[in-house]
Amino acid sequence: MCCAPLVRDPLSAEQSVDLARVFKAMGDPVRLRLLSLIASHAGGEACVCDLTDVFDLSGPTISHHLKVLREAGLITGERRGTWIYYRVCPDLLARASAVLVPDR
Amino acid sequence: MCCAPLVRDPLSAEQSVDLARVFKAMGDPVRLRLLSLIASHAGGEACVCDLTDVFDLSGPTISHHLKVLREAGLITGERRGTWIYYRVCPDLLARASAVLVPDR
DNA sequence: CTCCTGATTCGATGACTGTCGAAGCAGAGG
DNA sequence: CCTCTGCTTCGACAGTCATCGAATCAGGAG
Repeated sequence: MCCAPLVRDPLSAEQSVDLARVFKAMGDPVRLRLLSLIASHAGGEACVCDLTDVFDLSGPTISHHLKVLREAGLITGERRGTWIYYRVCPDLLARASAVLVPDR
Repeated sequence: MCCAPLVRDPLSAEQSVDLARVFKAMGDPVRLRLLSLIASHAGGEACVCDLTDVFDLSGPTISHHLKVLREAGLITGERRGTWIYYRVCPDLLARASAVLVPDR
């Protein structure tokens, strides 16, 4: 990644593969909501235990979604003592956002 | 749709379902590239025949991806005579983009 | 060391998705 | 009417994915 706005120049095959990976990670309601919960949480980070309670889903499932977000580069996790804290990577979000709209 | 930026307030369950539908549609390299080809094409619209040649994919497959984009509300198709022309819906793209970054 | 708790990994399973060829549909032109 | 061409729909199949319970790992506390 990346790249001129989508509406200006056609994406190359490689660019579209990279970009699609990010959008695909965001293409699940649970993951989008996780992303939002982490991003909007006080201090810019959230512990997994804060996230699990919000959903009617098992721990392993939440963990799986966090892994997908992590592998897409959208979040990072850091262990501090007993708990693991996640925070978002704002620049990847910003880049993904920028591709969707024309230059100003 | 929608909605305060992702990083300001946590998405509701309903919002995340709606939004995820859009990102999911963009979560495939072929579809992202189709979107880009249509958006960046002269006149803001492209005929299916313009699109098919770019990929090593069968007609039905391209048609399938266009349908997914159409059902996500990202593009609209209009038949004029023999050919069908697609164009993007810029406001949905803009809204999806806006959710990803904080207010200015 | 042993137990407890928070979180991830593993393995299985049912559902969904990308792809194709074949068939169908819609206009244009004989 | 028939035929040709552009595009979509249908049916099938292989691959991927979301989900769970069970097992595992990593620290903290006794």
